[in-house]
Amino acid sequence: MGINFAMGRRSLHTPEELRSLILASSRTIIEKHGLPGLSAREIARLISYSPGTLYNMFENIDDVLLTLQVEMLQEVSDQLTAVPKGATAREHIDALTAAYVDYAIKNRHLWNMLFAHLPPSGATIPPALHDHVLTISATISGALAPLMGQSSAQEKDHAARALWAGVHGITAIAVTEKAPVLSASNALEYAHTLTSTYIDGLVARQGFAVAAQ
Amino acid sequence: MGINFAMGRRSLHTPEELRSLILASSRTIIEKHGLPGLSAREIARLISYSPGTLYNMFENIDDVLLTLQVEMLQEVSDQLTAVPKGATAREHIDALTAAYVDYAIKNRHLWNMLFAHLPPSGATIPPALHDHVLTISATISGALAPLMGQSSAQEKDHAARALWAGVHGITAIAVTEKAPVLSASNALEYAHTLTSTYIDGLVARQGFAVAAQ
DNA sequence: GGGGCTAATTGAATGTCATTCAAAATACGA
DNA sequence: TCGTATTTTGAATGACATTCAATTAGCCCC
Repeated sequence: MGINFAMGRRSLHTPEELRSLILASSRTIIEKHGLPGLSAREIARLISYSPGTLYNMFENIDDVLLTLQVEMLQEVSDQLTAVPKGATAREHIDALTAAYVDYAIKNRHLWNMLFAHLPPSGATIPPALHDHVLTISATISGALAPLMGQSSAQEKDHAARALWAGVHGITAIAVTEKAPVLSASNALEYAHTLTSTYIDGLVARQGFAVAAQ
Repeated sequence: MGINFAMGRRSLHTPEELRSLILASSRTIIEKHGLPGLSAREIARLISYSPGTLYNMFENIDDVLLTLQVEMLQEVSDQLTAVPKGATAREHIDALTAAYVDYAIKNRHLWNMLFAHLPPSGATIPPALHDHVLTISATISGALAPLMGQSSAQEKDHAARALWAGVHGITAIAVTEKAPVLSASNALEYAHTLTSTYIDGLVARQGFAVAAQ
């Protein structure tokens, strides 16, 4: 019987291939010309299909964007979990930070799209998106935990998320070029300042707590 | 002779009034319906002029947005410099953080627009925008300085910017609702965790440095 | 090998958008 | 009252998202 392999007018691509094609060209367009460069017509041009074809695979352009967001967060999540632990907790955090900042800067426009594009205020955010965010957060928390031996899991998570959001802020400002003194070229430096000082603070507290026992 | 007061078809508004009207209605629209809700036609509707009128006062819609960005950063800068010093450096930083987070959350959509809207890659960013960013950065630096007595001005500025960008990251994530666990309702809590731990780190280093002398 | 079935693909149609600019409207000075 | 300088208009252009009836091509069965 054969797999139901492209029954339409052209058999160039399976539906899954087409989906990937659309996502890939959207990425290309956004990374090259920013979010404003993206249009259904432009995507269609790039993959040599008509604009209407898009709407067989995706609800609308927003749907494409949301899918890209999940894809990106998946990638970041994967890259962070793939980071080796390193000798010390500080090194581990440094490596995680570097991976995060690096991804954001290498995918400047796409990354910015993730935060530029607020979902319309009734829209359902894909659970996968939140899942990936939670995984990222858990990874940071795991790296920070050794420095917070006495704290509860909640405190560790809270501390990890505060730090992670902080690092995110540095990348956000670098990527959007809003501060002349904080750019892609020195973002990692700033991130290191933030994380190392923050860790010093955690360690100092830990010390006090130990001393107080 | 009389001031050149509205010579056109209607004498309802001076050019300056018209400019303010356009900016004010743009703010209203963005805050109510987000950036996608903004259109030249919608602004025109709101101020009861024709769309063409916009283009007498502003180059284009991007120009309106850039102007709003400068306006906002001016406001934030003003509010931060107006924050009273407080008894301790920690309290001062807390107050600054609260003001910053508060502004961002109260002007959610507008604030997000500031970072959503990357200028096209040849555009000249208004110097006023960077000026305000520098003022904000200097304010934080001033508040942090007492905790870093021995450091150079450059080190103080660097440390201040890292922390400020960090606080910004927390507001950014809260405002964009990308992390389910970090929302507008607890952003300030996270910000406090970040700043207080960071300050602990600075103080600890300071202590070591003193001890090493 | 051919006819029908089914699903993929199209592209024209609708309505919206930013932006331009020649024409119209109007206040003021003379 | 007229002419002039200026503001304001709104129709025109071209691009956009999205829809959907019509078209096309692969597959199955004969």
